Amino acid sequence: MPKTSENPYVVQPVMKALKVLELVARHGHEIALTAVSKELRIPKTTTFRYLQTLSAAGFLDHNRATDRYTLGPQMRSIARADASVSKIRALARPAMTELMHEFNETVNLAVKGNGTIVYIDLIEANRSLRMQARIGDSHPMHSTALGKAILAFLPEAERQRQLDLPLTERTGRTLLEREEIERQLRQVARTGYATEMGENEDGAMCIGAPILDEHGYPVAALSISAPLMRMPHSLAAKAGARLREIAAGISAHLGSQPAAV
Amino acid sequence: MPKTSENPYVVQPVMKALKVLELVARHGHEIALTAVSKELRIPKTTTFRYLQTLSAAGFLDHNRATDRYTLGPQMRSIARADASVSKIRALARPAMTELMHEFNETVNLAVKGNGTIVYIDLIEANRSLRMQARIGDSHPMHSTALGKAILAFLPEAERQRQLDLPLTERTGRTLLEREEIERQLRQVARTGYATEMGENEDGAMCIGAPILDEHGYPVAALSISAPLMRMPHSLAAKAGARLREIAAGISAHLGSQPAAV
DNA sequence: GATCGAATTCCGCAACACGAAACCCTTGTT
DNA sequence: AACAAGGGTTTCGTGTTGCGGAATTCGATC
Repeated sequence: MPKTSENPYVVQPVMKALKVLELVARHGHEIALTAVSKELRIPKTTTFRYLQTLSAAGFLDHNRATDRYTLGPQMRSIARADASVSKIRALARPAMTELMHEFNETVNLAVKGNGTIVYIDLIEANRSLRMQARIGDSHPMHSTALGKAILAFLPEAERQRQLDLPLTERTGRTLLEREEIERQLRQVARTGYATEMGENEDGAMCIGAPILDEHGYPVAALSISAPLMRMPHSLAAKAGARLREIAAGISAHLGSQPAAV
Repeated sequence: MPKTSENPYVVQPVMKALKVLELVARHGHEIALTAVSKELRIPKTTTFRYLQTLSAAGFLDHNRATDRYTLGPQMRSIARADASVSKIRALARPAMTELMHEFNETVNLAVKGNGTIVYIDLIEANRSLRMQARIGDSHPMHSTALGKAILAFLPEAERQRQLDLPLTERTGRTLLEREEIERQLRQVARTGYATEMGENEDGAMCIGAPILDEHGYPVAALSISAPLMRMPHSLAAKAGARLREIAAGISAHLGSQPAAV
């Protein structure tokens, strides 16, 4: 292959396999090895290997009966996850701006990752003190208000699995006792919002409320973070109530029943 | 890498690149090279190459400002296309069954591919004569009623580009003259359905009507195919009218305005 | 301006992806 | 029922090219 003066860092097997993936995906329905091979002018053996690899990774689906390939679950799942995140971000943005103005503190939006939370949006209060998170950052579940809000609304089995993982100590105040954490989570489930005081970052605190999807599953959480000194108990309670209210509004837009908690 | 006794046909670079793709996609927002590298335990250089390749293919998006990666347009586009095809198939199925019973002939559903049409569903009449298409097959646009129905409703520029491609001769009756084809397409645009007589397969004919999306773009077409001998002109006209009606109904479900034709 | 972390680039090596051909199915044909 | 044909799998020897450590550049931050 002459390989045009393209990016020298392109790994050819990967590139060609992606072409195969694209062809199969765009085909609209099952397609056979030979057809892919002919269409892309890639030798049968090589095409075969790519189709196997793509199927093994779940990006394609291999129908053993007809020996043909279709788009796999992995692609659909990723697409769904992405659409869901985009939707949450779009829904949350106006409410976040509102919250930021109301309390003049930074407002964060995070989704549940695998054992962590990932910040997908944040609106900073333009006060002098710099805050901690950046979009794309991951933080542990158990040391953040965002994570605790999510943990409290997770199905029992998944919450247990989550807490079985080693709990990292972020600061001297990070909760590490299983009992203590579970007690707090029950509290969070009752009040509808979570609080964290210097457990993730020294001198900083955070209040978070969960965003639930149509199955009542906590897919994301909304939070307000501030220096400890600027957030007395009374204000924190007020912020918690507002967050719970606003998060519930977003949940409703995702199809969640505002029903029993 | 120990490589468990997995499928021996798995191409490692491809597999590892897919893992990178998945990680970035599921992350929910921009993620940097080093983070991916650490998370997946793949050396920085290699990870870099995969990220470059995935971005070059459009599966990821490289934000040059922050030097971070997100899900790219290719993934979203594929997902959208897939969802659209699934939707069309689901919407069309009941109508297809109905049509099949009404005329006791095979009913076909195809989407527009790149220069071809691809059968995505068909319901066979259980008559003795075997029909020609199978799900997943591609046929030329200009020699099928399905393709002509789509061509007639394509934006002018794209139709011209389409007809500039070499036109394959499927049978002695296949239309090859540009003038003749364009005359027929204008006719199709007026009547709302296309007819093909032995132009794609000797002894077989087909009648097709386009399915339009919310932009009025012909994404698919519905057709009835039969042996030439079984479909006299009068019946064909009746079938054309029914197809037009049913296809319009499906188009309406896709958000197409039933307005001007 | 100095320092640090992160992203690129370089380079030599050998792992491993490649593809021709052989093999083995299943499907349709006479 | 045997045969042919087409498509999928497997084998195997070759040399391409992907790999990753280390050096370098880039761009923040103090």
